[in-house]
Amino acid sequence: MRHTLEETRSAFIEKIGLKAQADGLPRIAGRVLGLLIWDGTAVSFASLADQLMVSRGSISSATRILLERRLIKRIAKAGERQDFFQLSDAPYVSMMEATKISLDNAKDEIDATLNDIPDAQTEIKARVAAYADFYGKMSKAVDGILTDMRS
Amino acid sequence: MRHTLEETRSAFIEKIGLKAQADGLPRIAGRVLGLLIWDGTAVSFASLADQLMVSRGSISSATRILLERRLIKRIAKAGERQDFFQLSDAPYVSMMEATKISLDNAKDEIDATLNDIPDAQTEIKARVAAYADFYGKMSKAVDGILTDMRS
DNA sequence: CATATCGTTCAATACATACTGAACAAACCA
DNA sequence: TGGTTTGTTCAGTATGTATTGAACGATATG
Repeated sequence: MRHTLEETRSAFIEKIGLKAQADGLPRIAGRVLGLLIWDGTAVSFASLADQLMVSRGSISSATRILLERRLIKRIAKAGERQDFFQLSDAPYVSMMEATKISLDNAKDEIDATLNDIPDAQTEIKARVAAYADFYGKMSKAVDGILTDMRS
Repeated sequence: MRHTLEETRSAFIEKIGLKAQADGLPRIAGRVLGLLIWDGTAVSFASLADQLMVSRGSISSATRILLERRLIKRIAKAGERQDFFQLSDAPYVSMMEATKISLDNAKDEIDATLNDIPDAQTEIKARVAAYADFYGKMSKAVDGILTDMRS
């Protein structure tokens, strides 16, 4: 084997961090997600800050974002004062749902513009409508996947 | 009508600017794209800088990015020294292609990690594979739309 | 009760990068 | 040929936001 498992784990965590950044999320949020995908188990708040070598404030912020998106869940352990976090049960469904909401919002905004264009402006309207349709098609496709995953 | 056509146009251009920003593109690139979607005609380099009230350097950079993504085309006009730019013929196909390429890249990176995980690590491997599958499904869906659009 | 530990908040900082504008080369013009 | 106009480049600046770390309230512990 070229790399140790530990090296592969670190590389994976960093990859997800970069991907999160590309998606407009804080990099640390992506690294937390990557760590929890890899480990699968419940990891303590302090352990996250320790392993990722970032401040507790960053962990607080990152976990809040991931919780909002339903990508992770907060867990209480008996006899433990710390919070624990674990990958949620259906993280990829949640990702798709977030993607769909984002696409729908984009379409809604363009549709709003469309409503402001007088019918006489047929060509402008056609071009803007084609743009809205782009998001509509994407949203529909994502919705199809979601339906499949749930069945 | 609540807004003049000109106001609707400006609002649309700004919307696309913000959307570009959310997609990791420079805001000005989005505004150029929005303007060209709206107008449909060939617009000169100087006119873009003038209308959007930005530097020529920014127009140079924005148009380069949009040209690379095949969202717009550069046009030469007889007797005109300036460059002109116009919305490309199939801009939304190009958008989908860019989306697909991005999804495929993400999947490839995760697959690379997957190959580094020993088979004995069944659970880790399953979680990472599920993540790769997320991108695989999305890519396949986008590809389906592309096939439809081309037929 | 006093002390310790926990997660959150927020002002200050670090950081990445979009944008500007001057310098430049190339192409055109007089 | 000298002077304009054109688009590009790139060093410097501006801008947005991620991250830190100290202060804080809440809660457990002894």
